[in-house]
Amino acid sequence: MRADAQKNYEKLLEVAQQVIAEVGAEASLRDIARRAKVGLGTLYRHFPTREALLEALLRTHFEALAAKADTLQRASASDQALVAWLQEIIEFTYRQRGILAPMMSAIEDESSALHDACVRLRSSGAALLARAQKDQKARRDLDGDALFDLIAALAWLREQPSHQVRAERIFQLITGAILMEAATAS
Amino acid sequence: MRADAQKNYEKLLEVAQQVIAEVGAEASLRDIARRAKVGLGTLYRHFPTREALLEALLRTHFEALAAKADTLQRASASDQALVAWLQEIIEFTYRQRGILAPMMSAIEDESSALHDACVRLRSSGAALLARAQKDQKARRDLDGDALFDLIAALAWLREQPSHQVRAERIFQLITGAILMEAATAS
DNA sequence: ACCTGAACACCGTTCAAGT
DNA sequence: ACCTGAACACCGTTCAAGT
Repeated sequence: MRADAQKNYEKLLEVAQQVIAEVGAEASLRDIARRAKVGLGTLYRHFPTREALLEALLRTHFEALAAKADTLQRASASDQALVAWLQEIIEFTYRQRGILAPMMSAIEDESSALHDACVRLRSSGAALLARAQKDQKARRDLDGDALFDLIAALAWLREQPSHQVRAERIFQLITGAILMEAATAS
Repeated sequence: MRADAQKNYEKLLEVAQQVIAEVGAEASLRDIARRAKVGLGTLYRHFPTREALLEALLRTHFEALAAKADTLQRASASDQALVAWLQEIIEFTYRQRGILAPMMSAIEDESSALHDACVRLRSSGAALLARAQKDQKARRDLDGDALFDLIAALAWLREQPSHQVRAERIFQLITGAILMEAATAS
């Protein structure tokens, strides 16, 4: 990549990070280009779709979550590992308002730039769930897909202002429904 | 209301019904006015906000849901009444794609045209929940607000194409978490 | 190679001008 | 009273023209 292109790329990511933190993932791409002092076409050259921009922006976060799942898988009791990871991923998506809708479409759309990241998250979750199930700590009638749905629902709720005060309670209700009774006694 | 105004009003509702069924609640207002063969200002005169249009469009549905809750309250076992009503409301919102986001903001925003309808739904749910709790059939650590959150989460999930195949399973998981174990034995 | 911004086809919202 | 549509301030996306 040419030096000027590299600079534009980085400036765009930096500004996009800010703008999306301010107004959410539906932020105006025009506005991002403007604030990065870059032509609109330059933004489209580096990031052909909004999903490509989001993916570049969140790549390190996605990787960190996958790594975290591996660590928990080895370091913690299976039920606690699952719950802790759910908490992590929901906190992450909460910090990236508006990321949930694109993630839910991406998981089905193999051409989406976010597809791979979502699939990786889903399989991290599936692995944690599988271990908890083997330990008799989680219901066996769930799979990684169902877990992903539940995460998405919790994460979407978390985005809703009216839900804030009940976030913790609802999280426990759902995780309680995933885990088996015996797990709470440990 | 003048005869021509009345006619425009009805034509707008009719067209809006169609367009929203096709593309969801975020449909272009411009497009609705165009297809109703009415000036854009006329749409704004009759429906000053998108929420006002949605409210007019869904008023009868909202009332039917409240009435259904009353019927179930009297006619069915408390746990079955609650589950049946949850199913109804989720089916309803599913038919009105995109209605969930405005409903979730409306419940907190007293100035929203959808506010009253949402509050009414929430209290219908709260009444059903209260009876089930009195019968020892539902967890006592939930209230109408929490139930509304859970309904919203389920209804939002239902809008997601990737979730379709698991809709029934996740619905049962959540309702199972609301109801107490004894209830499933009845 | 890469950048730029005008151009196009859309929005939501307001409001002067018409009947 | 009510209706109309132009006007304004925005979008996303593409692409000819520039360096």
